[in-house]
Amino acid sequence: MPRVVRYSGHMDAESIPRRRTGGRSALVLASIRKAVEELIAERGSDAVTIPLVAERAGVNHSSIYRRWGDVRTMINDLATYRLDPERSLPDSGDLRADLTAWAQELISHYGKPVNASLLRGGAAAAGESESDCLRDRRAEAAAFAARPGSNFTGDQVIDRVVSPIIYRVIFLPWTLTEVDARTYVDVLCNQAS
Amino acid sequence: MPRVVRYSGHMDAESIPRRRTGGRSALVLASIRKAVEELIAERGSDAVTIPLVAERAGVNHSSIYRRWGDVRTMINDLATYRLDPERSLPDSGDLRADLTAWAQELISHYGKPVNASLLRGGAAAAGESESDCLRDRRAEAAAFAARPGSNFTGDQVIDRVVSPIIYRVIFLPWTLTEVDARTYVDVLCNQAS
DNA sequence: ACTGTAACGCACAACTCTTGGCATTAGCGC
DNA sequence: GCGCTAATGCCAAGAGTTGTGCGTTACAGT
Repeated sequence: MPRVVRYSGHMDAESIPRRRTGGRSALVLASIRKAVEELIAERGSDAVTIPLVAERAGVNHSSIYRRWGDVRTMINDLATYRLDPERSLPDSGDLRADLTAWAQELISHYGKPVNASLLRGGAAAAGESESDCLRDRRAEAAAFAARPGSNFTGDQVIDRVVSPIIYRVIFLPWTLTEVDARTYVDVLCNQAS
Repeated sequence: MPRVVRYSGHMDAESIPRRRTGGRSALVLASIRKAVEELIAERGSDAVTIPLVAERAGVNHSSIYRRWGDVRTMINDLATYRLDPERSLPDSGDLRADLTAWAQELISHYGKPVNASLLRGGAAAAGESESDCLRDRRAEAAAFAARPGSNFTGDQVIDRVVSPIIYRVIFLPWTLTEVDARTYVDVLCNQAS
């Protein structure tokens, strides 16, 4: 049972204890992040242990334990490259082009080993509540389906575009470079109904 | 670096050393499988460790280490052989009907919570080698694509039929009853090319 | 610059997982 | 049955992990 201190590493004005976010602390955080991403890319998330990260980052392992408590929490917190839910979606007026751009964004995002690894971790923890790590993706899919000129539903965006990408990210990540976002979007938009 | 003995628990005629697949060994395998499935369902695949499985299964932990070498391999192996790879695929002569029946088989298989949990565990352990728990599913998809009258590839079967099912099993299991295998197969078979 | 204390490094301790040797049990082919 | 040996159990050593107390460093606010 780790006594987690859990903080995210960025300014948080309303927190009671004044965090130290610059100087050495920032350097430590940066080198830890770098080490984690390298290790995940090199050997997979299974091989990421706190002593290993600490050694590569040139940081004492106890600092890491005190910050996050365990590997899982650390990786989840460090995945700051996760897609910002507040980012703006492509909106050029051309629905098909926008969808394609969005799909390509997903591919390049989950193409990074860190994000893929995080997704696998999310998959392991999924299945019980609506609130999984792909919830925002589904909301975005629904937003596209609601645009004028759409002849598909949000569910269909998931089935035809998102799920093949996610499947490959999880099970066949090395084939991700081969997939063509346009093909998936075409299948979606060219349907009869 | 585990010295893996990796075997699947069913007969393999051309292997040099004659495996023992019945009696006590079968019982041990069965109780290990039961323990793993229970633990994954109860606490998620992260919490599954070999000593834990051994204790619950009433089996010595060294037996597990000798069989699989590590947790990852064990979960992948158990998840892989949950659906018998030797079972016969639908073959009525009507390719579209056969595909639909196959897809429905997948839905009903992964619709069971035990199998869904195992799949999530397999997802967490996947991503590094060609040999994940859905390998056999891909082989089956390729077999369908190779039949006469097919106008699709194995990859397309994965993208259009398998991946939407797997996505829902992992992330949205409660929507699995709504999905219609026929729709997926229609999308696959009605494509222009 | 000065102060309070968050964050860090170090050392050590406890714990869990991993591996291998050796003896015993029991499946499979004859 | 009988023999061969795969497979398991038991135990103990070792490797790697997680966790904690304490002194030191240095950020942040004044």
